Amino acid sequence: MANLSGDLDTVFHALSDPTRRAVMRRLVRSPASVTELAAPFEMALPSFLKHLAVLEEGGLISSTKAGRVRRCRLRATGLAAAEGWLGDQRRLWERRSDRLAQYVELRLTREGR
Amino acid sequence: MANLSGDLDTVFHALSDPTRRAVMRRLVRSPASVTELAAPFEMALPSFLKHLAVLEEGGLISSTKAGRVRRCRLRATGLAAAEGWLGDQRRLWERRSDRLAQYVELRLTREGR
DNA sequence: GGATAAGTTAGCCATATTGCTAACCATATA
DNA sequence: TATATGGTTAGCAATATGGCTAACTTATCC
Repeated sequence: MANLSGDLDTVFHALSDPTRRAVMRRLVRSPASVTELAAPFEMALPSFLKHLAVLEEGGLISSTKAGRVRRCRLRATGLAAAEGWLGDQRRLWERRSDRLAQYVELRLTREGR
Repeated sequence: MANLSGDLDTVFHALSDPTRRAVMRRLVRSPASVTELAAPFEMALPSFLKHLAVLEEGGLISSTKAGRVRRCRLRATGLAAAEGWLGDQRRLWERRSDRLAQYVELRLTREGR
């Protein structure tokens, strides 16, 4: 059963492979068929298909079949989930840094008296 | 040999596990020792240590040992690398959407004449 | 010095991941 | 209808991952 919600485990796992990231960079420009996507890689097609499955599992791409050709397109939701989590952490971290900076400044000011 | 540069493979891999993301969320607030970090998890300590190693490998945390206690702190570089890549893709994707929207608008306008 | 606390190392096991080949649909095309 | 094209399925092998226990080192505390 495919994980359409694209939870963080599967999203980040999908992004942890260079082949899969390359596919993402390709699809960011336009949708493409499986063989078009596979062309740049030396890999056998069944191996490549597994990568596509992992991307789809992570909600990073979606695909539909018309006739005998399957067309893949990028899904923004997966990217958004990952970027959202990272952004949250960074903002929390920056806020902490600000607090620390304020605290240090306060200490220095008091010591300066 | 540790991967201090935090390339995307190791960064995303490190983030693909809930235990490791929980450690990140904890460290975003303040540095902490290994046992402090391990406390919320049922896992045996050696297992937990492997997770810390993966995070450090990905350049997401760093640690130093003082006496017998190892203190871990968050490293922003790993987060920045991951967020940077994701942001790039999203921007490219949005730009494509804009182009597409412009194109569609253009077509509609011409058809409207 | 002896006990305790904080990590660490080594090694084992089960499962997941990533690659392959071979064989097999299903749909276009000649 | 025969053949090629695009994709899929099944199954194998090597390696990686994520968990464990047992044993060990190195501080720190009494």
